[in-house]
Amino acid sequence: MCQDGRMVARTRRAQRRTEALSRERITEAAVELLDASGEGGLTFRALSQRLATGPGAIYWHVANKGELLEAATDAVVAAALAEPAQAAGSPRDEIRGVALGLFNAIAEHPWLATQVSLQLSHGPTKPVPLRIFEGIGRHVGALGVPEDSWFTVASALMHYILGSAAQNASNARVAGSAVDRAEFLDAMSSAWEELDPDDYPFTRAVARQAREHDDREQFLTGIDLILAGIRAR
Amino acid sequence: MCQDGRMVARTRRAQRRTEALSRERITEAAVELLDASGEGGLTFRALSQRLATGPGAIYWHVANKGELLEAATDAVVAAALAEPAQAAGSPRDEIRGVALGLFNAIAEHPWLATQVSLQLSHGPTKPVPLRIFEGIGRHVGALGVPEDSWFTVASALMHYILGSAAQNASNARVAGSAVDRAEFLDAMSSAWEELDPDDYPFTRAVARQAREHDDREQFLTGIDLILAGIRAR
DNA sequence: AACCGGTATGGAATATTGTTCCAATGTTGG
DNA sequence: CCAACATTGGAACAATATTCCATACCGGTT
Repeated sequence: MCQDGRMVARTRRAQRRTEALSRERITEAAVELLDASGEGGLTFRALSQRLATGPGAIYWHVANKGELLEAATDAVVAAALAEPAQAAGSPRDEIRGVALGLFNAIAEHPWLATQVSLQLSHGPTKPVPLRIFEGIGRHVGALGVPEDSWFTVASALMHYILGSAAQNASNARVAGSAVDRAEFLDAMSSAWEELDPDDYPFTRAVARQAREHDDREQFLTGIDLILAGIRAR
Repeated sequence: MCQDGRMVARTRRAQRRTEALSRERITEAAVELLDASGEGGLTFRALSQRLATGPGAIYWHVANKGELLEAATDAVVAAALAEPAQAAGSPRDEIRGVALGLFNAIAEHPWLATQVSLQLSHGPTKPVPLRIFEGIGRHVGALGVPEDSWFTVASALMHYILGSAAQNASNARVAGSAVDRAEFLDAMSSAWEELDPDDYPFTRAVARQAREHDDREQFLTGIDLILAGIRAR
């Protein structure tokens, strides 16, 4: 029976940190960690270390890891949507602005895409989906859409935007530089071309287009497609 | 020095299972577990127990948990897309068929939405995105779209469908019955109505529409919107 | 029949996480 | 100055994915 269990001796007490901990400082550090080390890089231990404290101190400000991710995602998304605040262009441009803001944010923070998708699937009252929905919705009125279609139209736009965002994450993750990106597209296109012709005729057929497409451009084209559909009502 | 370490005695060897393990049996069990206990219910422990074996045996057939999730997702998606195989309707109906197949699959397996989004963000060569892309793309030719737009159009449709899918997960998760669903929508709508009027004017304005909307209908309307946009070219 | 290499199994051990607990400290107001 | 309270940080805990390895089964070859 060698169980000593806790060997007691609640020891030390390094002098306290000078700058107080706060939810803001914590989420800030979390974002930095995510940017630097990717999705799996955010652990309470690494975070503790970076903030020169222990896990317990963090839990005083944040309920759990989910809330931490939520806060980090919200911070980045909020910043991305705030930026332009452009003095009113056409509603089309405004919507494209929101979409591009998100697109760029994901390009800089590849972990964002996964997170946003997750938040979205966690319910429509979470801050992140709300922000995006509102950011888009604000301009659909000006688009000339009849009021009883607002909800449907804004939802459609948001779903498209977030769906695209999720996909383009994979590009962003891999393709830091332009060269990497070319390689990535090449690998993807080649993979598509080697699919079974019976099972994947279409995908094979467009493999070449895929190799040469530009993410951003295609993304915006999609939005125009939806806007055109709205107009065609 | 009480370290005994491994107390040895590699003991027992219960007689082997009768029906052999296989990747199929494993993913099948994984799907059952996910359906029964939700996303967090799938652990190697639980899986081992259900299959009456140890974790090691599972790892012989599956590289890691990610691959397991991937396989489970792929199995369900494949089944969902195979079902109809309807004797050719209009291309519009075909595309709606693919979309609805996914929609229904998610309704039955709430964990699917998150998984599909994840796969999507893991790259365009993963089986699940491929299946969906192909399922949709096959019909865009018949839609009268010029060939050099195939990739863009199919991508737009897919992104919309998967974006919607992710969102509707939250509904599916909560709203098992019709009553639950009504409650859920009510809670959401109320939450929206209590938002800050300055920050969320639009969302507040459509809260009532949101309370009464029908997921499936709205989903299909969105698709029609995109199809209309395509036609308007 | 006895052996043998590769395939498969399953249970114990390990490493790494999220999370809880609590003694110790600062801080604030009486 | 002292007592309540807010905050800290480090150790302990529980749960997990994953690795390791001794074993068993199975096909063919001598």
